Parts: sequence; C-alpha cells; structure tokens
Amino acid sequence: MNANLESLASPRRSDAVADRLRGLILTGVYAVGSRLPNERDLSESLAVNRASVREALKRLEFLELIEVRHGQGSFVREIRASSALQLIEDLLQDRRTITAELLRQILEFRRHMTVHAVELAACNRSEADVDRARALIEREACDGREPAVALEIDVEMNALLGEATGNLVYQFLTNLFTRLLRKLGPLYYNEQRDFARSLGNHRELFAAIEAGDPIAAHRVIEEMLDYSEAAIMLEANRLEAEGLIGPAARAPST
Amino acid sequence: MNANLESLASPRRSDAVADRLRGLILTGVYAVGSRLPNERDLSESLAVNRASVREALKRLEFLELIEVRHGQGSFVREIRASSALQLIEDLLQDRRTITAELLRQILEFRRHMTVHAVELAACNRSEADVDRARALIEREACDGREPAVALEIDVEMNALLGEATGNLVYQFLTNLFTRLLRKLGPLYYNEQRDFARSLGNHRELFAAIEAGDPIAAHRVIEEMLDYSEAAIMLEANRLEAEGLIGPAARAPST
DNA sequence: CTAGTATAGTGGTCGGACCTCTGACCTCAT
DNA sequence: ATGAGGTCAGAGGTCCGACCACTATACTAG
Repeated sequence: MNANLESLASPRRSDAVADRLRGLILTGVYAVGSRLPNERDLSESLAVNRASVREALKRLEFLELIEVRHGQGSFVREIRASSALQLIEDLLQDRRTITAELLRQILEFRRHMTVHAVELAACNRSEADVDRARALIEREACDGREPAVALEIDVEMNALLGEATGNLVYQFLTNLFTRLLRKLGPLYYNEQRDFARSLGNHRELFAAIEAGDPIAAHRVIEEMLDYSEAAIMLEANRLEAEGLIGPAARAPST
Repeated sequence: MNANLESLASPRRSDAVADRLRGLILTGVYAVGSRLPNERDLSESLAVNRASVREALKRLEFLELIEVRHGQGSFVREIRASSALQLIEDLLQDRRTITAELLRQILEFRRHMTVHAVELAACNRSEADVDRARALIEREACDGREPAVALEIDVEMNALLGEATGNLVYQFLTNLFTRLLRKLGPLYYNEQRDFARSLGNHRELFAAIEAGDPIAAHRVIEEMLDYSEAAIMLEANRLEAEGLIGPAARAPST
C-alpha cells in the first residue's frame, strides 16, 4: 500500500479520495450502517483539503453508497438499496468485488436488454444509422484483424445500436455497457479472437436491422451473446478459481 | 406556483444550484456544446459561494450532463451521450421536459425489465420473500382502498420484487422505478382506482411467484402492465394536448 | 516563419472561519 | 420523579480569499 501512488492515481484529488473511500466501503472495511470518520478527520488523514473530501462524499452520495445527514455524519448504505446502475462499473473496478456470480447477473441483464435493443433498432433505425453501420463494417473488413481496432469498432457499433433504438432509456443503458466494453474489452480482445466470425455476425445483424426484421436480428444477437457470454464466463470462472478475483483476491503473480 | 414551498424544498445550496442549472440545461437555455459561465461568475450571479457551485457542477458531471475541463470550463454534453439512467428521474421533474413520447419510451423499457424481473423472481425467490409478500397482500386486503396505503403497498411490492430476482442489476433498476413510483404515484392513485382488480392481480402474481411458475407470472404481469400503461398514457396524452406538459408547458390554470 | 515564451482565464486546492442542525446532557419548575 | 426548556459538543453546510495547475492564445526572439 503506497500512499504516494494513490494520491497520484487520479488527476483530481476528489476523485482519488472517492475511489479510495469507495473501495473501503465496497470491500466492507466500513460496514453497512456504520458512520464514516467526520470530514475534518478524513481530510487530515488523507492529507487533502476538506473541500476535496466533501466533493468525494458527494459523489458517493450520488452513487447512493452513503447517506449524509446534516449534524450527524455520513453513513454507509446497503448497496442493494441503491438505484445507481453505474455502480456496476465501480464494482468491476476492484478485483475483490468482481465475482463470477456478479458477472453472470450483469450478463443476464445485458442479454435481455440487448435483445430488445436490437429488435427496437430493427424497427426504428434511420437511414443515417444504416449508413454509419455500413461504414463501420467496411472498416472492420479492412482492419478488423487488429484487436485494438476490433474493440473500437465493437464499441462504436454498440453506441450506434443505442441510438438506433430511438428510445432514450435504451440509449443510456447501451452507453453504460459501451463504456464497460471500452474499459474491460482489452482483457479479451486478443490475437486468438475469431475475426471472421465477428465480421460475419456483424454483417448478419446489420442485414437484419437494415431490412427491418426484428426476428432475424433477435436470432443473430442471441448467437453473438451466446458466444460472448461463454467466453467471459469461462475466463471469469478461471480467474475466480485461481483466486485472482473475488472477496479474497490477491495480486497476480505476473 | 408557491415560492415558499420551493425555497424549503432543498435544504442544501448545492442541490438548489444543481437543480437550477439542470433545468437550464435540459430546457436548452444552455445549448449542447456551449460553455457554462465560469464558476466565479456563477457563484456571483446565484449569490452562493463558489464551493457550492462546484459541488453542484460535480453532480451535473456525475449525471453526465456537463463535461468539466480543467483550464477551459464546463461544457454542456449531449444528453443522449449520458449513461446515467437516473436522468429519467430528472427529466420527469420539470413539466417542460416531460413528453408523452418520453413516457412511452420509459414504459417500453419498464415493461421488458419488469417482465423479466418477475420471471427471475419466480425462479429465485426465497421463503423470506414469499412471507413478506404475503404480509403485504394481507395488508392490502384490509386497508388497500385508501389510495395512500395502496401506493405504499405497490411501492413495497416493487422493491420486494427487485430483491426476489436475486440479480443485483435488476434490483438497482427496480429501486429506480420504485422511487419514481413513490414520487409520481400520488398523481394517479385516486379514489377511482380499481381496488379489487389491483388486489386480484397481486394475488395472482404472488401465487405464480410462490409456485415458481415464470410463465404464469409473465402472463399476470403483462396484464397488469397493460392496465397501468394505458392509464398513464391516457393521462399523459391529455396533459400534452392541454399544453400542461411538453416543451412549451405552462402552469396549470387552477 | 518557426519555436519558444509570457499571459490571461479557467478549473483545482487550500486553510480557516463561521453557521446550522442534531442529539445528549443538564437544569429546574412542576 | 418527571417533563419542558436550555446548554453544549460535534457533525455537516457555507463562506471567504488566496494560491496552484492547466489550457489556449498572443507575443516575442531567433
């Protein structure tokens, strides 16, 4: 535990403080229902100004991880009582709060959300959406063998899917998963990736959406999700078995 | 409306400032891509300290309504680029940002999310969940004719549904909709409500979930959603036609 | 004309003062 | 004893004014 590294981790002090406190809360160091140290003590022990601590606490309050009560203090809330979906992003940020079961739950939701999103996209996509998707797929056909490019294209495709639904709620959700993909993607976009399969799936999905055929789109996306989920869960189970993720995770041996 | 009530609404300055700026952004007074006044000017024109302005801006940044760039300023983001689902709560807070179309989109998502949630609940509910639901329904049978009680029971039922899914993501989502229900429910929980129908539906849904029968649960919840959505959209279309909600909404005549 | 440098404007941090709210304790008249 | 009211400590909320760090721009020297 090097305090220097942590303080340099994030350009903004308040973000660094928020990350630190978030970790302490999510890993149970600060138990549910307990009171955090007061702002003055926190600012002293973290060696930052109280304003930075306050901004950090604000962020945790926004995530509904804590409840700040005037005159009393800040209290740790039950995470399951939160309504901040972005929390899953935070949970995936610490090795100790990632579990295979959590991933399974996230993927379970993603599946249903994505299936419905592509159906909506097939019904509501605009001509502009179609053109953009076509350009993306052409680019994939050219440079898609490069993992970094493939990831970037998947990210763009995901974002485009959200827009094409014509539903703001689905757009928010796909935006969230797009960000997760961008952040976690590098973990499994490697040279072993099946480039031809991915390109083929994209083309099929595109064709279905362009044709306005939600049934076909549904069929294709299910196949894509089967493949994606299997790959992720395989890796997750392996990591958990090796103790690299989960409540008692230790650093990788490198 | 009543200025006194508003001034008491937000005990915290930073929240009041955030609400004000949020309104200005969502109604387009501050256009997408434009730069907000700098923090010093904002604090002067709003007659609050710069720290309060900063905390407000932080909140808007969490909601991904603005992007704060060190050395440059704060810029309004495209709302559709956000991934903060809680934004729908903010959108429903200002008469001018509520539209029948937005409600339709929200209900479209709620339907699919809820259907899947009850299916999961039917598969994963614990005995404790069953007991709590049974108690709720008994209470509804007794006092459910009172609109305030009926709303409270629906709220509890909704929260319970989220827990019963056994999926953290669905729990976050149901928590969000539970909060929306609690806030907006009073609008259409009135004496005209069909008490017997509601109680009957709850009993059917409960029976299906207790029996672990996702198919039956699916059927019941669809019926409930049909009814609920029809009522909401009828009201929404009426309000929009009368110009009480929507981009050019005016205060009700009363 | 280019490269490097001042500078102004913006957000980021600081510290230290004071206000307001809450809960616990204390006092005192009943 | 008991309850109403006052007092006080400790918590978050707000304020002020100063300074630091980053960015874009304009300017200057080569």
